[in-house]
Amino acid sequence: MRRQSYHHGDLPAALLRAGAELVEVEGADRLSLRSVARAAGVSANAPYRHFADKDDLLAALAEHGCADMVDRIAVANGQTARDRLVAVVQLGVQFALERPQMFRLMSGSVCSTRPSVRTAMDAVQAAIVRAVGLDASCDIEEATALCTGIWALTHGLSSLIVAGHVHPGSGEGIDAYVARVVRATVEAAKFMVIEGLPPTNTAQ
Amino acid sequence: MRRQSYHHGDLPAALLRAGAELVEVEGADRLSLRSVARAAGVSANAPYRHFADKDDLLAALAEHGCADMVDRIAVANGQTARDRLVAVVQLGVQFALERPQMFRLMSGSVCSTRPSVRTAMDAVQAAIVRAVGLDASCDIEEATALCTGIWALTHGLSSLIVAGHVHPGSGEGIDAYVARVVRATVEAAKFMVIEGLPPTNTAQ
DNA sequence: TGTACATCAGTGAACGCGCGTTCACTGATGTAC
DNA sequence: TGTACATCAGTGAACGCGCGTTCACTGATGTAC
Repeated sequence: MRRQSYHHGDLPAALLRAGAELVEVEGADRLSLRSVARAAGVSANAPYRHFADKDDLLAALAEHGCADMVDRIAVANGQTARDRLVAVVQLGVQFALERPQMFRLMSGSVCSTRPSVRTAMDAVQAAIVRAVGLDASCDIEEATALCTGIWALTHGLSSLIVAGHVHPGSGEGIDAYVARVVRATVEAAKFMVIEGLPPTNTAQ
Repeated sequence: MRRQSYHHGDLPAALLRAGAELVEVEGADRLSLRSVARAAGVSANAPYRHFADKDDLLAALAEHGCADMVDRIAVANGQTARDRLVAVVQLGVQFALERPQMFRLMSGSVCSTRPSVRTAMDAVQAAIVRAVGLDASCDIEEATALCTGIWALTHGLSSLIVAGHVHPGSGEGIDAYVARVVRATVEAAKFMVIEGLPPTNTAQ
């Protein structure tokens, strides 16, 4: 039943699949075009029929990564805005933990320059805004700023957790930890002297 | 007056200086040991007298980067905790904008594995905790979580700004933009339905 | 103070490697008539 | 339906490159007596 189609069948897809796997194994930095071709079972230069060069392949990989992230974030749900906001960060961190090297690739320089990847990244931001869902009743500028903050929080927390610089308490799951950090951050006003009153560590 | 000392004088320091400069020029990924040696004016293998291998040099560079960041964050100041917290993120983002590739190196994998760099990174976290200064009167666990959030926010916002995924509004400076995002995030409770009340975009 | 020796920080040449990319090619597929 | 031809997706060999690292070495520096 295997489709014995034209030559390889669908080499572009096969290269992207192999590339996505290899990126996790070798790291985004050390990924080589040759190894991707090897993994897809074709000669070293076959990819050049479908991708202009190595960066082009990397960009395509990053785009798929962004699409994956958008799909995951779209699932975020919750009664309150706070719940949804926590869910967004949890889902983002989950992505980063499952695909750490893809996450690194998406944070890398390929993604700043290529317009197609920038567009894909913008879609991530849009997905976050949609998932948090603040548009209706809030100051639009402040809501946008908050969503940028949530994105940054997602990004940063993912980075720090993946790198092992921060981690859940003993016996605490990742999701619970993330929820705790996000809540403490967005509710900082609740337990912190915000304005007017004397700060805790200033001599004055 | 130039010290005509033993051979080079202080090659380790010269290599670190050259390395720090080259990292910004070539990018942390593409930095080669040979180019650092070249820039320091010594032969390709001279660095091996002082660093075990390339990773060892990269680790040392990252440690210096962390120390720089600690110094910068230590300067954070403000009457209220909120001001200090905003200042920390501003200083962190400034660092990332001035030394984007060093920032990338510090977010990279060299820094997860080497104990010396992990220690240097822990110092960054400690510097943030110190600068925010919440210890005295707050729930210690929630204060720690908030500081982790601030670190993540710093990290993530830096990443997104450096990559060009987010940016200040027209006519708005970086510091003002960062302040706006951080405030919107830590004061989310202020203008957002936090609990109990119906969310904005849920059918229910 | 002089001298013999150990140490140490450099040099220059060389290694093997895997890489990205190009070249000329081949043979399968699609298509016009 | 058959045929001639264009297109297209692969192959295999080769290129030049810069890399990390090793080797045997040299000559400056430090030190014990």
